[in-house]
Amino acid sequence: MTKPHNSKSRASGRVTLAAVAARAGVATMTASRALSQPELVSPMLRARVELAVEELGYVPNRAARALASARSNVIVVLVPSLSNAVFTAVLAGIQDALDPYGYQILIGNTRYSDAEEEKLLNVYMQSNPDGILLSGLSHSKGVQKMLDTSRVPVVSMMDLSANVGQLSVGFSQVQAGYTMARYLIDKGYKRIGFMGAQLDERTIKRAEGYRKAMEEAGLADPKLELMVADPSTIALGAELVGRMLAVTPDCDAIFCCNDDLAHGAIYQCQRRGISVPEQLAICGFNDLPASAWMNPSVTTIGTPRYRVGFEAASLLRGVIRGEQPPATQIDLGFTLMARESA
Amino acid sequence: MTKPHNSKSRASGRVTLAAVAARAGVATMTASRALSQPELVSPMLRARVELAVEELGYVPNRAARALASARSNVIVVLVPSLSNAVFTAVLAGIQDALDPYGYQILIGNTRYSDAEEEKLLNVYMQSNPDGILLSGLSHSKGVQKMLDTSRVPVVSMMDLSANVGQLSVGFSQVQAGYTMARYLIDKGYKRIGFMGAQLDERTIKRAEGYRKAMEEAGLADPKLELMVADPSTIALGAELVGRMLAVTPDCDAIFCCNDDLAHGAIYQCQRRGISVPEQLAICGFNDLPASAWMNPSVTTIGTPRYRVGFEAASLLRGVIRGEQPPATQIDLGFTLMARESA
DNA sequence: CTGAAAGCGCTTACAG
DNA sequence: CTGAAAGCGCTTACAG
Repeated sequence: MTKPHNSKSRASGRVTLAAVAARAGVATMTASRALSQPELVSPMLRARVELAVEELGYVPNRAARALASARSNVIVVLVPSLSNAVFTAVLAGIQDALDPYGYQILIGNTRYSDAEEEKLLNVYMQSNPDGILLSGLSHSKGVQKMLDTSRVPVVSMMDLSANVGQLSVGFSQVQAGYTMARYLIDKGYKRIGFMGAQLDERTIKRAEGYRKAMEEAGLADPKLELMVADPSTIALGAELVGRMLAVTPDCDAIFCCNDDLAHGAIYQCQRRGISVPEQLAICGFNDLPASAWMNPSVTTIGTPRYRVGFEAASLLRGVIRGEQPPATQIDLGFTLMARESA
Repeated sequence: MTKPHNSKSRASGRVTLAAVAARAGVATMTASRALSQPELVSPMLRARVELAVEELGYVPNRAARALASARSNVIVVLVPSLSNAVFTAVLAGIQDALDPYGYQILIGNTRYSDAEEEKLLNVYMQSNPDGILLSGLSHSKGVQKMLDTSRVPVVSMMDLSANVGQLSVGFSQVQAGYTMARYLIDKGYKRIGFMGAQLDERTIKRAEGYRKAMEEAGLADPKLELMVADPSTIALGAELVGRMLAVTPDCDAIFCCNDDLAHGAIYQCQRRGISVPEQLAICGFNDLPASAWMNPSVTTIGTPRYRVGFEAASLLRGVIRGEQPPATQIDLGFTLMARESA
């Protein structure tokens, strides 16, 4: 009855599929099939296997399955931040899209660093992922090489690629930046500043869109651009608005690269008795929940971050299954939310 | 030179350790040792193996390693939310504590559901985790049973357990709730309401602490408690403050179970022309970044969420390594942040 | 310090 | 519909 326990045994003590099969009186592979492709097994044997699973409390060993089948059912997701609400929404979309299909999602936080991204990917490749979801379009050479040689399907999130071979789901960051600047220009503001932090890919592109609009309107002035590499926080927004006004006191509007900065700038203005938008218009980007509720409410760009995650994951799943992607880039657009602050 | 490719081969095409060994002219297990315990291999062979790894672009197969070694190097983390800044901070602490040690972190989002937690754990147990980090102290019977039978080390986060056998890292939620209520009472407020949402374990305990303080002061009144199961959001805080004032117009202070609710309540008061704290004091819980910057700034309880994650992960790592835990519960405390709103 | 062999717990062709 | 055998890519005692 009991298992032979010679000193050479390396058995883990866990209940194995073989034990389940023995209990059910079938071959191991019949037990395997009963669990993974039940329709191929006769109802009677299937029931016996299921009973044995129940009685023994069998838990499949994922490592063994991955090794034998050469399919890990792992999907790697790399995001630049876990504290940024934008990316937690992206993750929620990914989970909702993938959860029904038994994938194991490996979430890596690159902390906005290309080097960190490469390190993480290097480790995660050991799990032999079936697919990869990346944030942004540009990556280090090491990352490119790993992706090329592994030939694992990849979908890029948040922006749209010009490269036909690169699957991407998001919206045009440049165009969104342009749209917001254009809105301020059309409202009659002349000295429109841009406040950017982190200086990640997306901030750079939003600034690019802003610059284009300003140049078209003949309003461009390098002094109006305030870019710092520090992480975006409310505190930084509060600080930067002070620096902006010190350098260009005639500034009448500020386009913040995201809502955190905008919120901080507005709180700071309130403390200094600068009325928003009368004396200084302020707008943000992303439409975080607080933007609709603050007083003044914040003009910003609504972004489809949850859907970016959901659609990117769905696209990836299709590719993994060998389907032809309906499009190599999926544009989910963005929405200008005109509110009180600008 | 080339590998024989008979039709029966199931080789994945990936570079294996055996290939590395062949290239280096050593046995497979010497190659294995050169990578995992380099100090046991002579410098010369080690160098040859390293060169072969480089030349071949060898990536270890984690599934094979896990299967052969019976150690997965996986740590499972279950949190109730990925959009709540509290838990993203906890995750950051966990990652910082574990990253240097090569663990693979599997993050599960239970969405505040016991059933979902059980489902996730069930799936994650297939990965044969070396340790588990759970949020909260109370779990479903199914979860308890899985943990008991698997005998995998577990550390609970966010609260302190009364059960000696249960490792926990956090602070007393009941006491923190009591402290905040006591603060309001000492300030002279008489009709102090409590607004709770989500009704997770922590909210319930904070309410318990509030109730205890109110009873001690002879101020308790069930009408002052407004509890709803909806997720905590700014919008909900804005709505609930209206409901609270409709039911108890003489309410002079509100203790919100978290900052999101408090922010929403304050924004709503601003819109309705109710001055905070003069007409209505409002305080929150957790000290999110905006609380220090809003106008009025928000009185709240500062919680050591990053440290909870860091210390819980460190404790877990110790236990996995077979160390005797220094204590079965680690109290990280909390801080009352007295500001303008109450 | 180095290696031949066995084994971890599954799944995959293949055959019946 | 069912099964005996081989194999996935590593690591672990054990021996030298």
